[in-house]
Amino acid sequence: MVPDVVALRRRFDYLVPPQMAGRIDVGSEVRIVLHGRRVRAWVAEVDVTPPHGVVLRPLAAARGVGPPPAVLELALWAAWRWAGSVATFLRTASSSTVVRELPGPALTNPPGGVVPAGSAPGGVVPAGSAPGGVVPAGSAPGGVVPAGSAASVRRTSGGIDIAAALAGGTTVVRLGPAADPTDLVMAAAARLGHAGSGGGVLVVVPETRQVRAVSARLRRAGFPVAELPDGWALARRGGCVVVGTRAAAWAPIPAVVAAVVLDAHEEALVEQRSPTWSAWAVVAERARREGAPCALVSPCPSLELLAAGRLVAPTRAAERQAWPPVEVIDRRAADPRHGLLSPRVAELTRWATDVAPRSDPAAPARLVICVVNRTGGARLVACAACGELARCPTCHGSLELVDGTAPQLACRRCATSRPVVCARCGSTSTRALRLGVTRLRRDLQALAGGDVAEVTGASADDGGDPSGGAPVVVGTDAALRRIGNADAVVLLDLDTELLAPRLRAAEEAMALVVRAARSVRHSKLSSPAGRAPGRVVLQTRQPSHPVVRAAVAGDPSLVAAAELDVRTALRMPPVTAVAHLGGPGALGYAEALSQVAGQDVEIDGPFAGIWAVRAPDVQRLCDVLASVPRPPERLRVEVDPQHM
DNA sequence: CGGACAAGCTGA
DNA sequence: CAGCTTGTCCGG
Repeated sequence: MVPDVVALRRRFDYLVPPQMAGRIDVGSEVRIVLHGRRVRAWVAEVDVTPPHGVVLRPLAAARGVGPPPAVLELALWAAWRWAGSVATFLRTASSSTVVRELPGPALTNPPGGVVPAGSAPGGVVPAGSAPGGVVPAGSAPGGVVPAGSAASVRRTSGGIDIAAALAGGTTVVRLGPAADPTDLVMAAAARLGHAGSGGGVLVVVPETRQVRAVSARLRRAGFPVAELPDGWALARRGGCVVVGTRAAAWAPIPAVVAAVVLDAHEEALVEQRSPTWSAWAVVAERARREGAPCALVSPCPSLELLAAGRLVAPTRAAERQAWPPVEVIDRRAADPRHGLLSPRVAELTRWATDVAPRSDPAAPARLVICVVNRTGGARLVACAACGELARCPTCHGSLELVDGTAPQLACRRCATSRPVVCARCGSTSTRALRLGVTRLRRDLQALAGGDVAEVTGASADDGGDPSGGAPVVVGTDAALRRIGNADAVVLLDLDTELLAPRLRAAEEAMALVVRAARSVRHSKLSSPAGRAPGRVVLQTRQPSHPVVRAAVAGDPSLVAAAELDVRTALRMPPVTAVAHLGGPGALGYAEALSQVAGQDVEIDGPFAGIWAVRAPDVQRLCDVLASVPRPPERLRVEVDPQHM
């Protein structure tokens, strides 16, 4: 048994009472009495020989159906790979409600749904729907499915050879931001026909709204679909395509016959809480164990992804076509008084505002989205008289200028605020240095002269258009995830992203550019006649930065090449493998590690209470971490840390 | 983790 | 010394 006790990394043997015998198998959920209390546990093994001299207790109860044996094995691997407890992975892999028995085969086919035999239907993308766009879930299955393509090499809309992408093993499929991966998903789904009744196809996406969109398309094409987490029991029975977010990497499919991860570069696929597992890495390992093909799809694969499989990329011309036009505003020559709102930004927003609905009711509404990844007013404020920065007297952090009935200087950390008075010279006039979305909205409104909407992660998300029909939107990254079909997306302050003091800053900035590219109208989609394709506008003082060059060229390999040089020079992942240790137990654990580690494993620290363990590769790193018993104090181990 | 049990502390 | 808190141990 694996008890559902995170801090307890041991397994225990129990007797199966005869009346439970039929319901107990590897993966089953049971209840056991452990040290005087009843806890949930999973069956890790049956027919074991207990250690000598141990008196076995009987199982307290058979609770329900658990993850299939393959997932239990996967959880044991993941516990090694991310230095976590098996129980946390099995919790993720288990149903949130008790499943007493699985649905019968009769329930698996949706009304009118039939698994297409042999080949997948081609081109099922409804014209005009943007990739990642929301398709209403549960729409009628009567939709027209175009006839399958008879071409000898089937390609996705982005020009990928689908057979090569699903030929076996792990592939990293690079597709431009506007390219639609639906054909690839359909081809993977068609492998359902190749499997026995327990076979299932796994599709993992970063966001819930993509789950609804992808599963709706699969249903329209006639495939039986289980959406996680609700469709757990259906997924457990097999014979369907399972679609879900990060946790779906642990979908209870008895046997995976094909797997696809969309937007595999997205950070949402990495669990932030310890153990910090990555969904694409779990899916790839799972497919590898079962001999199933696994396609990791991304417009901008990270170095870690590129190291995970062989690259399948379209021709240069095809990939370029799936990138929007990218315009660079070089801020080096800019008038500093303009701040982030350069003359070009003013021009774009005025252009969007200019189409007054009353002047021509038939004129299409224009939309320009300005993005800066900071909320609030001015996040950094200086005294206009003496230049002193406004800082918190308690924590010395920067104070933010917030507009209310009366303007105040507020500290985000201490949640305190004080009047707008310079601590050095007493002046009450300020200069805003680092503007947030709220303040930019006000400034843009004055500049553009029209309606400007503010959209951040905190804005209400009812699935509708959060711009409220405004021609100009200013917002954070969240605006890009919610609004599409824009004429232009302006990344006002790309330099903050490019220069962020993080190892993956360039890759994260590239991911932001990809989201911007997804939010503009693509020329290939059915845009109204006479309308130019939308563009991405990058404001930067580093026009020759690899991210900027890659965006302009529509060639993300430029970022990968530059990043690989940096990682090699710094001996950072994926050239090496790193784990961070934190918490009160980290010191003792780090010391114990240095006792057993050889020359090839370095332990540095502490830096801000965190130790870094570096090994030549993941295998060696995880073996070393697993070889040292965990200290009794709390210890957080983060293998493959996202931020360093 | 969290229950069991022992040892330690307090006040009448 | 009952009644309570705090600490340590360990699970089949």
